[in-house]
Amino acid sequence: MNIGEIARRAGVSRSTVSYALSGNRPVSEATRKRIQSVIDELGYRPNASARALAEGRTRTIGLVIPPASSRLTHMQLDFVGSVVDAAAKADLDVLLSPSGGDHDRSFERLVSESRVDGVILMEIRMEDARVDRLREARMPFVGIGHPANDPGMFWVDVDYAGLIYHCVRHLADLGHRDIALLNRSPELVAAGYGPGHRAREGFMRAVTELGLQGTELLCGDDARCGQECIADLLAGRPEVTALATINEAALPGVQRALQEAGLVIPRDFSLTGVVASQWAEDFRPPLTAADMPSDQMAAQAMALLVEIIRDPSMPAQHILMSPPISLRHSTGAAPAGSHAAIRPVGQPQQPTGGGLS
Amino acid sequence: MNIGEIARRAGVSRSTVSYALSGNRPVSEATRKRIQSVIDELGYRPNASARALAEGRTRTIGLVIPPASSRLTHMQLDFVGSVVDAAAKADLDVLLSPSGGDHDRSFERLVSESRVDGVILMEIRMEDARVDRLREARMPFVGIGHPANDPGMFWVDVDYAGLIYHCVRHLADLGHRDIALLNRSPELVAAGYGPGHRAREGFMRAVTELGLQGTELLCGDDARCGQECIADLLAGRPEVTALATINEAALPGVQRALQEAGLVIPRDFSLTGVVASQWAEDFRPPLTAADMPSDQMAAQAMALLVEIIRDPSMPAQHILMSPPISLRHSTGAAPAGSHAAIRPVGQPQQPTGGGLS
DNA sequence: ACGTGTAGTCGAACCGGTTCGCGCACCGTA
DNA sequence: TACGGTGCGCGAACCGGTTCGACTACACGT
Repeated sequence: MNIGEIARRAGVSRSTVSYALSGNRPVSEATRKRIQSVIDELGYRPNASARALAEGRTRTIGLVIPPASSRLTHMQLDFVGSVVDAAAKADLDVLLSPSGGDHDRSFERLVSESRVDGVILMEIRMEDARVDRLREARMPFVGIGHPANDPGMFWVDVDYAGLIYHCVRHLADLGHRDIALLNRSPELVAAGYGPGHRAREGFMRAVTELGLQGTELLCGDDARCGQECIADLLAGRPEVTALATINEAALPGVQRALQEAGLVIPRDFSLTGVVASQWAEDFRPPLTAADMPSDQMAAQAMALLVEIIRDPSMPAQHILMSPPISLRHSTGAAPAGSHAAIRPVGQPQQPTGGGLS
Repeated sequence: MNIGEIARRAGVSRSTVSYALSGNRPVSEATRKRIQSVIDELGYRPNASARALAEGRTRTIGLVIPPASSRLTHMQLDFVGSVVDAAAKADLDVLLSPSGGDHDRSFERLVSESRVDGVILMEIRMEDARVDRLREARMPFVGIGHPANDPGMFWVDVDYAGLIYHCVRHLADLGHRDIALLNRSPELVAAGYGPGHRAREGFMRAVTELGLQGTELLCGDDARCGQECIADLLAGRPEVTALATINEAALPGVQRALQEAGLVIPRDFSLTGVVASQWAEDFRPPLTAADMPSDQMAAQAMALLVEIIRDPSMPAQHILMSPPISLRHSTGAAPAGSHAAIRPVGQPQQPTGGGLS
């Protein structure tokens, strides 16, 4: 079932079969048909390893994901699906590699054993050793997210700073003066997680420019943490009337905490942020939020990667996406007086993240 | 940077380098060290395609997932992560392939181009053409889930029928007499989705054996559908006091619907089912449920696959997992009288799924 | 009739590894 | 000293494709 067998049965040489299949040289209609019928009969498919070895490319790309231990968020998972789809459209296969933790052998295989033609690197940190490693190995790659300084690196990212800035601005326009940011977990941000830092940056800029009161909450990525965080916030800073979030996994907890405090969205409390549209629409009421465009990000990253693979000398390119904020029903005018008065009084506590200014 | 270059610099033949690396023949300590130092200096790693071609195996396995269009559930995503982890532990790489929809080229590449040594096939349907295709191509594979008839096929599955049976039994023990099953979407079940059919089967058996009143709801996989489904149920069949579910994505909606109806879990309504533990614990109150053991399933499937690859003539093996039901706080004694009386009365509607008996 | 060009095909080399068979040097033993 | 065994290394063949250079046959223009 190899190319030699096909050649033998069709009464031609191996090279002719190869040319008939690839079209890289003209082959007469008669022999092409003869070869094709033999192939159809035997169900022959060329061996991928042999082809990769001869061509010097694998028609496979690597997708480096964070290790499963640090649970993937829905946003990330959406993205993985989108990448696989985009790759399938380009007739490429996807090799999955967790990195970090104890799985670095897998990453090392990816970069140095010519297993893939290029790499999409998720979850770039502000300082990221993997970027250096890929560049050293001259492996074409596109980052999802970008490090603090990026000399000539290709990446696609979402403009968290700008989006959170706009979210806060939107809240301020509605009259909110005391606003919180629900950031990701303290560990993640401390580890240099880009979106966390950039969301904070946009938040601070907005707060400063607009003369607001701002509180940042660092909150674990699950409903329980979200509930605790918001409960603490409402107890410690009852003046807060609105929240911007980049932590969608905490949303169910946010909802519960607000509910238990007797607050109705958006009458008593406004909520917005950067959230995968699926989650935004599943929320009650549906969230006014910037929809994460994971399909487009994946498609853009893939297109970029294909270009770099074709021409490795291409000048670097960055794509900073800024999806529009979809107006749904979770933000409204600030309540006339602080709702602190009408809430059952608990003893005030310091919110988890500490104040900002 | 190939094995010939290493050999040249170390002053030995290519075969000696190969043997030094693989250990397949003895090499003197002195030459081994010399070779190793050259390798370290140049950072040499053998080319994966060439090795695969020569050895006749790729050290890669394929993971066939449902296409991204039909959104992956958290359970499935957990499983993907677990598979990648298990593969990394065995020094195997994972090639991701969506199947179904218009991505069948990707699946075809997987089975017939010798890209992988074996396949893990997710989301097996009761009748599944991919199973036949894999068998025809003599590709070692392990199914997650199993088809209706499985002549000599390897698979790992969760005993949905048994688990749902036990859930219902548990509810019956608490005094519930009128119980609903929250199944997956009508389309999925109609397409022969195994867990849907087997959950139904276990539910019917329990209902019949225990002389209960049973209602099956077919419900889309998101919060909105969950909310509608339960709202309809409460309106049309107010006698129902407990629910077993295999549709975790609908849970947030279930919660909202119960809440809006003024029902408190578990005082007025009991909830249980088969749910990834993360979701079960995120729920308020935490769900009494059978935890999906995705880590163990992945590890088992991987172990099985490795064995089949080593010895393709192995007799078939099935693993039906039956994780224990974790008692948390979402089930309780049936309310004394039906809570229908104390609920605000809406006009009765037919529940989405229709009655069972 | 004779170069010239071109379409179609073949053989051989090559991609970068692994493995088999063989030869050489060295050992202990008869 | 001759001999069989063993440890170590070499060269060549092979895995299954792709591609390059060359060769043949035929059509064309002069």
